[in-house]
Amino acid sequence: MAGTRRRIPEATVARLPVYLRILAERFESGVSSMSSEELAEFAGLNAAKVRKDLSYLGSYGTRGVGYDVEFLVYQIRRELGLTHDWHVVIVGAGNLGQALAGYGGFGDRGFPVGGIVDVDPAKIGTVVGGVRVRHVDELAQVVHGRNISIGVIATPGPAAQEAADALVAAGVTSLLNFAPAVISAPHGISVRKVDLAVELQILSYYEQRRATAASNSLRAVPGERGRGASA
Amino acid sequence: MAGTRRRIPEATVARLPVYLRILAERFESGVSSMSSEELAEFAGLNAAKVRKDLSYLGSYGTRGVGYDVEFLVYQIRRELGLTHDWHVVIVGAGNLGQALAGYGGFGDRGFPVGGIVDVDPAKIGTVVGGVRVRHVDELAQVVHGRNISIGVIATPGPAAQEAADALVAAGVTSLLNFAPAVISAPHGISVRKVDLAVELQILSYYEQRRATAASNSLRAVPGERGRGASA
DNA sequence: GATTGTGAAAGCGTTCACAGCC
DNA sequence: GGCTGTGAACGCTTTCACAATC
Repeated sequence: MAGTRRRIPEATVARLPVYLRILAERFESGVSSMSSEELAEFAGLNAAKVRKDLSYLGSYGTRGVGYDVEFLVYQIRRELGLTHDWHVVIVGAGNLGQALAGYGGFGDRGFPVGGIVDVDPAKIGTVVGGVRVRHVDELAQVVHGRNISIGVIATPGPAAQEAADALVAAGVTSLLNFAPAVISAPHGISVRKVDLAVELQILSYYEQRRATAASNSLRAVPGERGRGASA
Repeated sequence: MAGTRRRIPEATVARLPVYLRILAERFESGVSSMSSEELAEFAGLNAAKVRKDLSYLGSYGTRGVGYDVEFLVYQIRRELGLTHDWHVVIVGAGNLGQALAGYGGFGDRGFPVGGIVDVDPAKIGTVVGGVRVRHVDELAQVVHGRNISIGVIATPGPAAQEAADALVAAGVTSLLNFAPAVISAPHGISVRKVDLAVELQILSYYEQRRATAASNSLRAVPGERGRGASA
């Protein structure tokens, strides 16, 4: 009971955290009920999409009324597996790794840093974001000690695949890759990638496009958007 | 001439930076020609997708041979508007802003930090990543002084919309939002969002799913993947 | 009267498969 | 013979529109 949910589309899974943040915030503000229309407004989406997304969780709304905020928060948390904290281990204690560990955003949102490892002897033993850097050879120990299933790759690009392999060997089953490199992992391991430079390059494309469009004619810029917009 | 390209699908635009990084790296390694098959291998994609993506740039391949690496690097750079550096301005000099400024990844990849601003008087004047923090009231000056069109939002969530408004008012036309909040911007402004916690929550979903699937039955876990995989 | 939940339609993006070219 | 470029098929996602329900 409860575990045998029907599969939720990936696009929907990616939006659930957004709904969760909004609903939790509104609940803190004393709001107890919201319609798909309101939620859509806050999320920068349209109401139909919100309703379809929420319908994958079950029929938790009330027609004519809307959704109970507290109940929905609970349901989304449960569906996302956020009923407990998930410790993460960071591989790479360079600029990026230090930045990620130092930035409190992980722990605050239920993903405390359970360990940081590096290969550089000069970094071993230093403390970053309150956590002592250990040698990458101790990765399996760190992973088992804290029961960690999520690894964060914050190495330089060329070392990323090695880091991924080490994480998988240590027993991690999800990878969040910040290194500028494509990594491969065995089937069954979840991999997600965040590349700051790629995001900027995408923005550059639209900037460049705007610029050439403007210099080629005096007509208005055609309707484009990186993602999300309105006002 | 050259500006009137046909529109490139967003999904393709998001992959061009990946091809570019791989091609540039292979070129450095002395490789002068690559097939769609090889490029796909490096990018963790399939050859058909690579060919379709590249076909939006023009017919730059040679049948029976492949693509000229140097030429393709040049074409992708040009299409993405990476023929010159784009200075960015960071709003928010807290943990996240400092981390982003300190992490050299922006400047290295053609997006030097042209300024950082904050509202907190205690932070004004401090130097982060080699750049002096200025007051947010000087935003327009910073933007015009360096001819900046990309703004990076690194404020706490509640201040993100205000930051976006200030950036747009100062003349910025692209926004990269790291704050955990949905922001809205006038039509014609490109907005992209990176939320570290959201990425982790998505991984959490698949972890949780794996866990309940395993405890509910002894059958193998059905084929799921966060994104990318193989090997 | 208001708002959900959902089939059906429309729109995008991916993959196939092969003609066209080197 | 090998590899690109692309129309056509497929599948996933979004949007529409309305019956069901409070």
